[in-house]
Amino acid sequence: MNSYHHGNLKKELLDCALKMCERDGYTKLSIRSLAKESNVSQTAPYRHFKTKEDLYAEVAIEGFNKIHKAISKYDSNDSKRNLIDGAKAYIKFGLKNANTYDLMFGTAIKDFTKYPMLFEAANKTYLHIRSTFKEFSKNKDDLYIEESCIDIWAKIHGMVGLLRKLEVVPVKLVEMPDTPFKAINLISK
Amino acid sequence: MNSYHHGNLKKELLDCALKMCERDGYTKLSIRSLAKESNVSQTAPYRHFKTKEDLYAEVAIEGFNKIHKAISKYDSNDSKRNLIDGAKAYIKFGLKNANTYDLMFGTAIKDFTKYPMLFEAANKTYLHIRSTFKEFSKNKDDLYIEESCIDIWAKIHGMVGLLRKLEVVPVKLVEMPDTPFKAINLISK
DNA sequence: TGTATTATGTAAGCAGTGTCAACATTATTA
DNA sequence: TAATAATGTTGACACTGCTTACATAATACA
Repeated sequence: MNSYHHGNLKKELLDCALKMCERDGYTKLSIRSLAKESNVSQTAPYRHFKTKEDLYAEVAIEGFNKIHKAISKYDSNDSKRNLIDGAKAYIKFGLKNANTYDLMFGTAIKDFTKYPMLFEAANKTYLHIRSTFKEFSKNKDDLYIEESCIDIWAKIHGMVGLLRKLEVVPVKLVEMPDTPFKAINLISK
Repeated sequence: MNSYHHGNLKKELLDCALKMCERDGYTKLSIRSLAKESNVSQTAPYRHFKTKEDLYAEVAIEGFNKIHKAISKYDSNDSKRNLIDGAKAYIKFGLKNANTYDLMFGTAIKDFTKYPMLFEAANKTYLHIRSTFKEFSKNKDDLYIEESCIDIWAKIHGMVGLLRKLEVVPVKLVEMPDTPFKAINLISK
C-alpha cells in the first residue's frame, strides 16, 4: 500500500460520488469536485470513468440496485400487500433519494443502451415488479401481465415526478397512509 | 431601429433558445452559445435572463403553453374521446419535444415555486385535464376528481418517461393506435 | 530474479461555461 | 434639453470536461 497508488480508488470515488449526488444534486457533481473531495488529482478519476456520463451511469446503477433492494423486502404470502408495499417503498425511495432518482431517469445519461449494466439494473427492478404482479394477477397471460406492469410502473414513476415537481397534490398523499392514493389502489383492483 | 440596440432581443433569444433546446437538448443550451447564435455579445442575454435557470424557466413556460394548446384541441361533445385523444396528444408531445419536456419536468429548474409564471403555466395544463375529466366522470365529488386526475396525469407523465428511457415497452405502444395501451384505456373505464 | 508491460497516478493546458463589474450607447422622461 | 433608465459590449474570474505528456507502482513472464 503506497501513497502514490491509492489501492481502491474507484470504489472510493463511487461512494463519494453517491454521497455528493445526494447532498448537492448531480448537477453539482463534477469530476473535479469529486477528485478534490477524494483528495486525488483532478484527472485521477479519468482512469476509472472515461467520461462524466460514465460516472453518472455507475451512480445510477447503484440507485437501481438500492431501489430493487427496497422493493424486494416485501415478499410475504400476500401478493397484494407485496404490491402495495413495494409501490410505496418505490415512491418513498424516489422522494428521499431525489437526486439519485433524477440521475436514474433524467436526461443526464443520454443513451441508456450505451450502458448494458445500467439497463440490466433497471430491468431487474422491472422484472421484480412483474413477478410480484404475476403472483397477484388472476390473468396469467404474458401480454396482459407485461402491459399491466408497464402501466403500474408508469403510474408509480409518474407519481414520483409529479409529487416532487408540482404542488397540486394534497399533503396526505405525500404521507402515504395505508391506502395512499388511487394510483396504488388501482393496482390492487 | 439602431444596430446597437436590438429592439426585440428578448423574444428573439427565447425563440432561438427553444429552437436550440429541441435541436441539441437543453444541456447544450448555454447562455454563451445562445448569444453567439443570436449574434449578440456573450453577456447580452443577461439583460433579459438574470440566470441560466431563468432562461430555462421561460423555455419551460413555452413548453407548457404548447402542451396545453395541443391537448385543448380536443373539445368535442364526447368527453371520453376528448380524454383519450388529449392523453395521446400529451404523450405525443412528450416524445416529440423530448428536450423541452425534460426542461419542464426535469431537474434543470430546481425550485418550481420560484417561477410563478411557470407554475401557473403547468397548472393551466392540469386544470384542463381536470375539467375534461370532470365532464366525463359520473362522480362529481371534488376530492374524487382531484385524486383521479392526479392519477391520470401521473400515469401519462410516467408513460412518457418510461417510453423514452426504457425498452421494456412493446413497439405497438409507441405507435399509439386507437386504444394505445391500458394506461389510457383505464382512464376511460 | 530481473525486466518489459500494463495499470494507475500527476501536471499542465485548451476550450468552453456562468456570472460579475465597468463601460458605451440609446431610449425615455421630467 | 438634461438626467435617468434601459440595453448593449468588453474584459475578467473561477469553474468545468477532457486531452496530452509524464511519473510511479504492480504484474507478467523470460
